Amino acid sequence: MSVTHPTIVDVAARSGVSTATVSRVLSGSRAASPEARARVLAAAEALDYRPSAVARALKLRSTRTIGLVVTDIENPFFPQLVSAIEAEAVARGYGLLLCNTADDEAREMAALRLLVEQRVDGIMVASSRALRRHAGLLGSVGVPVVLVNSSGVGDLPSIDTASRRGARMAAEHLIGLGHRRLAHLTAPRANAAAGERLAGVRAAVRSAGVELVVVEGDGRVEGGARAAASVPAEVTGIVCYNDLAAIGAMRAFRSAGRHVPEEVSVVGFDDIEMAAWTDPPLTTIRQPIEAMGRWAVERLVEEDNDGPGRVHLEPELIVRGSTAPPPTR
Amino acid sequence: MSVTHPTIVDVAARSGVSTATVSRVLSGSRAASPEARARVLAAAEALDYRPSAVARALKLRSTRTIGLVVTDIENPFFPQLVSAIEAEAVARGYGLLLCNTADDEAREMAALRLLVEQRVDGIMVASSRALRRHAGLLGSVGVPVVLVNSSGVGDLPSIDTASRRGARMAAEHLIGLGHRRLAHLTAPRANAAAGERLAGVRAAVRSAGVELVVVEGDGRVEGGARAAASVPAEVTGIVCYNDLAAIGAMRAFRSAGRHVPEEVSVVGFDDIEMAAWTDPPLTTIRQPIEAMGRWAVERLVEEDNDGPGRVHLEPELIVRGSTAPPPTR
DNA sequence: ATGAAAGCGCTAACAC
DNA sequence: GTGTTAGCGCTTTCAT
Repeated sequence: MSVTHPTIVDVAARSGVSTATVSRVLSGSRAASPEARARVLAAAEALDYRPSAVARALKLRSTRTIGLVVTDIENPFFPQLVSAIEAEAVARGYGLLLCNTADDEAREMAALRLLVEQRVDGIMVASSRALRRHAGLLGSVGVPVVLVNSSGVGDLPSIDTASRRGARMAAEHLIGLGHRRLAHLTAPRANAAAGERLAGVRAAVRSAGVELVVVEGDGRVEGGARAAASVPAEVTGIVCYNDLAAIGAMRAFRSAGRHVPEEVSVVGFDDIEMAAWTDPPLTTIRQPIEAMGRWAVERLVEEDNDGPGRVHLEPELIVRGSTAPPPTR
Repeated sequence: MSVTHPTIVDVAARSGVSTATVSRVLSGSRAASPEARARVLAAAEALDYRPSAVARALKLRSTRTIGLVVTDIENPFFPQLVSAIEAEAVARGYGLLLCNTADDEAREMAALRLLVEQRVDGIMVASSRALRRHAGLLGSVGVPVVLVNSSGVGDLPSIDTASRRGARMAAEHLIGLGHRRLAHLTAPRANAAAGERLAGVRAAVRSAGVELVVVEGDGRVEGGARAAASVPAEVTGIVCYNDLAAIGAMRAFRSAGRHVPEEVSVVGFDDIEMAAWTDPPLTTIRQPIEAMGRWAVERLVEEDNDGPGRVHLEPELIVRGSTAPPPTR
């Protein structure tokens, strides 16, 4: 299993200096004489020396590793987020310890324990679910925590997209197109943003004085299809909790013989990559995933970041082919 | 940044025993007297003691961590694979250090260096690309390596799906349906399995005596759409390098006014989750992703696994709605 | 059954 | 500029 790597002692011996000098040269923490420097570098090179991050971590009391807890990595939204986080972490010299909890509370606890024992420098929780249950736990792990894509647990720092505004933009887009009977395909309350998005749609609908019917899916394709099937025929536009639900809704409409967008318009939320691949391509509200990832890493890594700090990023309307004016009767 | 956790010394002091006893009780490596045991447990509980995996790793020379290098985590095939790997790793008490390289060689080198310095117990490389370039490097990192979803680099252990057979099954499915003019939408040779899949299609076509035209995409949606657009009108069935390409092909056919499957049949490869969501749902060749992940972790983790060991898993034909008999003229 | 102590590989005083 | 050394938090002989 484990192989023996050369240690700093080996490098010191081979270059005829002390381990301290080797350490200094390699970390550049202090200047060394040119000769010493050269010999150390040569020896390290010759031995293919790789300093042990674990020994260093023990000494420095920092692993330069971030723990990332994802509640459902198979949901296509998260790989994009993970990718953004990973890139930023690596750029800053941090590693990423990944835990996927599949929305299972036991696995969540286990993940947290693992990360704490591994002495990660910080923990990021990326979830689409409300986390109230672990709020206490998360606050007391003894490691900095930041929430990504959800907000409002205890007073933990968090970043997400302004869901209400995004949903409102979606509904207003439809209303602007001339739709007067809308539906909102929401998700169970367990999904952190469901309430906000519903509120956003309601706000738009109310100030425009148009009709709204609300149906509930599950934030995934199947549930979206099921929920869309129960939308009354008079409805000409539907704003969905997320892109997955929207894809399900489009399928349902199509199999019911209702053309998108000629007869019904559909708007998603997230702008996951495949939103551009559907037929017709999906009009949706884009979440600034990259920015979310970057901010989260920065927040965790930078020393002088204290206090709660909740950030809401601005969503953006992406108009594609799934929305159009309502049919004229 | 780093907070101070209680150490084994604290637990020992609070329970009035030596650190050795605490260690033994907590790890269960040796029996201790019931009283000692109880006091240690109580103290650990009271202090919310979490043993430092980094100190333990330094002593034990094993981090119980696996490094996972993924070349493109945004490709929907990989999150499913990562999920399978993560589940198996965690079940065995291993953590997963994730590196996404975005197909960039420099990032690949950096990832390998990071993982070696972190002293992971093993490295898994999950790539759809042929890895010949790093073959040497991978063989000499001084850490066990296993390849997932690709094969044949040096004599490293690897696991993948029998691509040739899978592609052959796909073509034979079409031929069995009555198709006589087929196309294969391949991927650049850089993709490890492209050659095998092409060979599988060729084999089926040859022994059935039917026509084949080959077009090249890029293993993604856009490239698939582009390539499909150049397929001659006589072709009635196309087997694609992967599901993404197939999705692109379906889009291209639809915008060209050719109905799937009534006028053209399309077969994918992988059976990623969204293959079931397309319209029509995609007929495809399923890769046993779970089994791949499980085997890879097992191979890396189990002591007595030596020698190369290359495994090819059996693919499975999943018939959905994108294939049908060719139009009768 | 338990304790004392060495040591895993590194860094940072502290001396020179 | 460089070496000596203590110590990060564990596990594990080796004694007792």
